[in-house]
Amino acid sequence: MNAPVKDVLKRFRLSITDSRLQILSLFYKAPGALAHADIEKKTGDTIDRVTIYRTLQTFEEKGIIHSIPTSDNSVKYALCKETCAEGHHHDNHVHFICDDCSKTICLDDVLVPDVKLPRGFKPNQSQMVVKGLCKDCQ
Amino acid sequence: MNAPVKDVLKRFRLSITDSRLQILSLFYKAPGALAHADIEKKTGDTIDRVTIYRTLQTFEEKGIIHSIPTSDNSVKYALCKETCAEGHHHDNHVHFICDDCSKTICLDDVLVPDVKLPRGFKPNQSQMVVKGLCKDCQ
DNA sequence: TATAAATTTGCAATTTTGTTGCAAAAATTT
DNA sequence: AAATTTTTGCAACAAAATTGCAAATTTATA
Repeated sequence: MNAPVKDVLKRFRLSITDSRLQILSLFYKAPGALAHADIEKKTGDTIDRVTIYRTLQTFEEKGIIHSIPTSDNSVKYALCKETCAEGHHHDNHVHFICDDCSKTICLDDVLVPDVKLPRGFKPNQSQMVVKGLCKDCQ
Repeated sequence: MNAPVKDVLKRFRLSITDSRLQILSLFYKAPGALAHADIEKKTGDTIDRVTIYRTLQTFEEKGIIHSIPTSDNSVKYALCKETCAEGHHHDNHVHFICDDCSKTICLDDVLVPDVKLPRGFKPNQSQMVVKGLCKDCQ
């Protein structure tokens, strides 16, 4: 049942452990992005807090998940697309946060548009967060 | 010298206190956005940590300052424009974070562009953060 | 301007969030 | 199956943020 999840870990050359399988399947099951606290809640006391921190960090470094800037400045993570690779992420899509259910959703097909900056500013990477009502909360 | 600052507090119907005058003038003097830690440093031990938290919260609620989503998820604040009012903010400009000096700057003249969202998503407010090199760090 | 009422502040205690070192346990390699 | 490497959990710690409450300050009122 979590064979695909296992394969993902293999593909990224990570040891297969219970914690990693659990956490990674959470991301595959989740409708939106997950915060450390969400994972802590959902895994109960089967995984240590510290392990969760370290797993998230490992996943992010490997390019399995990416972190999302939220307006309330809590750290959230979501699965990357295939285009992400170890080291540098290509999560150049818009993130949506629902004002009602407060889910954070990756709009993979909506790219962050370019903007014209004032003289002297050299852009490198852009992030965009749109808040509003998601399709379940209209 | 901090008469204008005093006026701002009055305009927003806030009691005039030392802490608020100090913190608000910091924002007027600052080249970019300020984090709680910045304010703590600059005010030395004249203002209690707790008071800083509460002042920032009050200012944000009143629409004097707005919080900025940063990619490293530290909370930063910057002055609002006149269009901001109690309750809802109109900080619809792009924020720039310098990769080198890590200043956070409000690009007041660069508006966050609209994006076309998938069916069912209703946008309400958008935020955009661009990282790169600022004009002082080229 | 003096006093009463309301608000704000600072302190102490507590909670939440995140980090580090290290030995035990588990996974991978041989 | 044993040796090696990696990961985990625990404990201790550090940093960031919140809360209650009495004292101090500010504002309103007389």
